[in-house]
Amino acid sequence: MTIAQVAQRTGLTAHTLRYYERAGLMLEPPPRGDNGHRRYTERDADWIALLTRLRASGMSIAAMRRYAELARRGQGTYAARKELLEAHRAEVIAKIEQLRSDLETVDYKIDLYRRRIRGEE
Amino acid sequence: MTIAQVAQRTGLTAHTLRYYERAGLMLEPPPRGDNGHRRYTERDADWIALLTRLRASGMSIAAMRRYAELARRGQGTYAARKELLEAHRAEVIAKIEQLRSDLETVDYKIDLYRRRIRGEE
DNA sequence: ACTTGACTTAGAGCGCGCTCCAACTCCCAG
DNA sequence: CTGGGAGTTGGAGCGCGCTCTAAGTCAAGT
Repeated sequence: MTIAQVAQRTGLTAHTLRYYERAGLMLEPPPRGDNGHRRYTERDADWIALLTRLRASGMSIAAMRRYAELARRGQGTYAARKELLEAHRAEVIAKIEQLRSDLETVDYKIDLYRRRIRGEE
Repeated sequence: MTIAQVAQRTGLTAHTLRYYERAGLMLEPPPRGDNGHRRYTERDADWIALLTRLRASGMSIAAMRRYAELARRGQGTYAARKELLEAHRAEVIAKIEQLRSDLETVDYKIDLYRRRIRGEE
């Protein structure tokens, strides 16, 4: 797969894919074709897809790099990887709770305006 | 109230409070005491508390400025303010949904590691 | 032979939201 | 009179995550 195809598939830009590689997020730098262009494997694409989910859920580039480093070190790091993801999981859940709580304030305010528009206050 | 007291109460720093003011987020610049120091009113503190909730739920500074501008223009802008908050509300809900969905991937991965650690794969 | 287009690199630039610095004023306690 | 502490200002700086630019290579199409 070319960089453009992976970009298409993952929703990232080619720029971002190169940036992620420089940032140490890949399991290994994708091999190059004769012309020096990156040739992504299916596994690369899957890995990047996972990265986009972690990213979308708020994981920092630095944390993803730590995760990638563990993954590169092989099977011995299952427990560490699990812990990293569990820590992230807790953060995501906390964030969801936070959002829900903030949403209540927004809802309250919306309702207030609704009543004011109807002339009740 | 002094800037330090408001900072204390809202969890923001004095730096950030001045920044918010410069950014046009206040209903009106807080009045000054004889020494030129800001004297926040109770209403200011409440407004800032609302800002922090909007901020925490992901509203941008620019959107908060638009909201503040509407609020400054008075009662005629209730509908516009309501619409702004409703748009934000939709974004927050979408974000919560996104997080929930990403969380599934994280959970799946965690479970995978759990099984690998137990030697099932 | 020439153009087009997809890729390569190193490195610069950007938007956001703070965060801090330097230099200053003011007031109060010792 | 001298610190120390809390505030003031304009403006610089920073960390993050991209995002883009410049200059180049290479392959295919006309």
